[in-house]
Amino acid sequence: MAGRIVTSVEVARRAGVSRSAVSRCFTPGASIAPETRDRVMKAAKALGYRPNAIARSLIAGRSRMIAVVIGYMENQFYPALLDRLARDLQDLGYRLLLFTGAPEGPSDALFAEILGYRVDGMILASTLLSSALADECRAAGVPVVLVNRTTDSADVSSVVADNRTGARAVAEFLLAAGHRRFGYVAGIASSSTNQDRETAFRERLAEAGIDTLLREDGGYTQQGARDATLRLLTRPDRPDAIFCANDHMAIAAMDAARVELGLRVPDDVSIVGYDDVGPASWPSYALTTVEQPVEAMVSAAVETLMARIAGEGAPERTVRIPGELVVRGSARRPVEGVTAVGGREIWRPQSLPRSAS
Amino acid sequence: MAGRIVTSVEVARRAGVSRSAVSRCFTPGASIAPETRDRVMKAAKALGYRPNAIARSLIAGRSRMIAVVIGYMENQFYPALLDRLARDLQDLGYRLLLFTGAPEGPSDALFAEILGYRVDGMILASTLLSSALADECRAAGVPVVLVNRTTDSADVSSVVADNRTGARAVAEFLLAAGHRRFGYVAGIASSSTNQDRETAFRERLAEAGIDTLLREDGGYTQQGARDATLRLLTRPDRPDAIFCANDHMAIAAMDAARVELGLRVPDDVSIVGYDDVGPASWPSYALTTVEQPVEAMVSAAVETLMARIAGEGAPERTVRIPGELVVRGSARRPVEGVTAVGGREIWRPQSLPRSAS
DNA sequence: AGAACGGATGCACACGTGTGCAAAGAGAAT
DNA sequence: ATTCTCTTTGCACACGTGTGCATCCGTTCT
Repeated sequence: MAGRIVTSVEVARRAGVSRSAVSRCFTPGASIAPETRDRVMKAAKALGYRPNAIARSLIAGRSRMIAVVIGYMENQFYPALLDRLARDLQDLGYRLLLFTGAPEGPSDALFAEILGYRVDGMILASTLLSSALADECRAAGVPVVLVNRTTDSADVSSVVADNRTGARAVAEFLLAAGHRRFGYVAGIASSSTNQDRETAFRERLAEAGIDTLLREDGGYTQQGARDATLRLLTRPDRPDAIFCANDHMAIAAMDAARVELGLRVPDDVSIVGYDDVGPASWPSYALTTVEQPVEAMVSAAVETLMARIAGEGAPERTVRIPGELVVRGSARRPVEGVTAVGGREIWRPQSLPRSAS
Repeated sequence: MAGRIVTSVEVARRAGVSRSAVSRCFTPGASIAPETRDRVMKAAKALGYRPNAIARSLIAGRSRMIAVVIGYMENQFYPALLDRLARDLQDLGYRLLLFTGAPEGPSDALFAEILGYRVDGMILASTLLSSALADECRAAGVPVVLVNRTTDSADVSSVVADNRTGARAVAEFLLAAGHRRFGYVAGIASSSTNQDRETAFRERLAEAGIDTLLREDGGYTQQGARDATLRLLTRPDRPDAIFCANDHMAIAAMDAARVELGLRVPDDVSIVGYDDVGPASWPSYALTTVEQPVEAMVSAAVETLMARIAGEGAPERTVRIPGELVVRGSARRPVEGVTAVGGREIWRPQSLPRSAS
C-alpha cells in the first residue's frame, strides 16, 4: 500500500464520471455541476487524491516555481530576506526552489539545472550575474530580478537600497558629530552595493574638504573585517570613525576595537554599519546603521517579478528603496538632527526638508 | 524569439537522429555511439537545449526534489542548517523546495501542496508533525526526517542533538563551579528538544540534592527570553546561574542582565546556552554553550533520508548527535575539567573517562 | 562463407494532467 | 410542438520526456 499514488482516473471511476470532470473540479472557474463536484470531491477525499503538480506544470507550460539563489547565509540579512521571500511567494501560490553557495554568481552547471526545471522566474540575492547568463535567461523567457545587487553589464531588473543616499547620510552624520579622520571597511569590491556605498561616502567627505579615506578590505566576512579593523586602528594616524560596508562586518569591527584593542566605542572610535540586521539592535552592540528594509525590498522584488511573468510588456527596471539612518550607541551623536520616530531614533540631514514618513 | 523553448525533437531533427538518441545522450550509462553523441551535443549546444526536468520527473516517477520545512529563521541555527542542507542536497543532485513559517507544524493545505509536487522526501526542522500527517506521508510513500525535534506520537525518523547528555553536562558544569541557585529559561514547552533539555537539567540537579529550579517561559523568542530573565533576576532569591534552552535566548538573557540590570556576567550571574550558533562566539558575548554540530546533523539527516528513498528496507530511526560543552566567558569556570582542544576550550565531566575525538 | 554476437538506433507506448470542441440535455421562448 | 440558448459532459489531443523491444549493422569466430 505504500507508495501507491492515486490518479484522476481512479477518482473518476469511483465517482462515475469522466476524467475531465475530475480535472475541472480542481480548476477554479471551470464549468461543473454542483452535485457532480460534490461526488468527485467525496471520492477524491476517500482516495486521498491530490492533483499531480508535475503533470500540471508540464501541460500548463509553467511550474509555479521561483528559483532563489543566495550567495551566503552568514550575514543575517539574507535569512531575513529569504524568510520574507518564502512567505510572499507562498501567499501568491508559488513555490521556492532554493540554491545557495554562489557568491560569485551561479555556475553554468547550476544555471542549467535551474533552467531545466522551467521555473517561472528567478531571484538572485547578493550574487553577480554575467551578461551571458542574463542573455540565456532572456532567451529562455525566464524573468530575473536581482536583489541587493545591480548590474550595468546587462539589462536586468533589480531591487536595491538607496545605497548612495544612505552612505552620504552616514558621512554627513559623522561629520556633524565632529569626526575628521575616517576609515572604510570594504565589502567585495566588484559588488555594486559596495561600490555605491564606498564612492558615495568618499564623495560626500570630499565635498567637506576631506580627501583622505583609509580603506581596508573586509570581503564581507567577519574574519576579514576583524583583520581590516585591526590594521586601521593600529596605525599611528588611526581614524576616529569607521564606516563598514555592512552590519555583519561592523559587528566584527566593534569586537576587534573593544575586546582586542581595549578601545571604547564610541568614545575612542565611532563605528557605523549598513543593513540594520537583527543583531545590530542587540544592546551589547547597539549599532548605529542605515536600515535596508527587508519587507519593502522583497515586496518590490516580487512585484517586479510578477509583472514580468504576467506579461511581456513590463519593462526591466531598477527600484531603489530608501532607508533611515538609525541612531544607536556605536557612534558619537551630533548635537542636532536626531529625532525619535516610532520607538527608535533616526537622523536626517538638517539642511533637507523632512520627507514623508 | 523570447520564451521559445527547444525540445528534444528539434535537436533530433538538426542532428539527423531520432528523439530517442537525444534522450540517451542525456542519460548516463545509456547505449550511444560516440560520434552520434558528439553530433547531438553540438546540435543541443547550438540550440541551447536543456532537458525538461518536469517532463523527466513525470516519466521517471520521482522529482529529485526534497521539501524542507523550517519553522522560523530568527534563530541563527536554522539558516546555518539550511545552508548546509542546500549544499549537501545539491551535491547529491537534489533540489530543495523551501517552505517556511510553520512553527506549529505544516498546515493541511501546505502539506497538500508539498505532496502534490511529488517530492522524493521531506525534511522538517523545528516543526511539530502530527501523527495524522505522518500517516499521510507514509501512505504517499514520501520519507520524512525530523531535525532538531523528535516525536513519540508517530514512528518517524529524526536527527537530534544528544540533548539529555548535553543538559546534564551543563548542570554538572555549573555545580562544579559552585553554583547552587538555578534558573531555566524555557523554549516552547511542547517541543521535544526543550523537554529533553529541561528534564535532564532538572534531574541532574536533583541528583545533587537541589530540588528547586526557577523556571520561566521564553518561548524561543528573544523578547520572551528578555522578559523571563528580568523576572528571574529581580526576585529576592534570584538565581546565580541561568540555563537557557538555546543560544538565541541566552543572548537576550545576557543583554537583559548586563545592560538592563547592570549585573556582571559571569561575576553576578552565569549564563549558559545551547547550540553554539555564530553569535555565541562573538567576543561581546563569549557564550558558554553546548554545541549542536550542524554538519553532523545535516549529514545524518540526508543520509537517513537517502537510505529510505533508495529502498523500502531502511527502518525509521532516531539519530542522536553528541556535542561538546564549549567554555567561554559567560559562566563561572570550575577549577578543574576545562581543556583546550582544537583552538577552543571544552569541558568534560571529570568522573567519566575521556571519549574519543 | 555462414553463423553468432553485441552494440547502436528507431518505434511506440507510457507518465498524469488541462482544455478545445462537439454533443447532449434541459429549460425557456415563440 | 419546435426552436433557440445555455450549461454540463465526454472525447481526444497535447505537453516533453524515458525506455522496452525489435531491428539493423558491423565484427568476430568456427
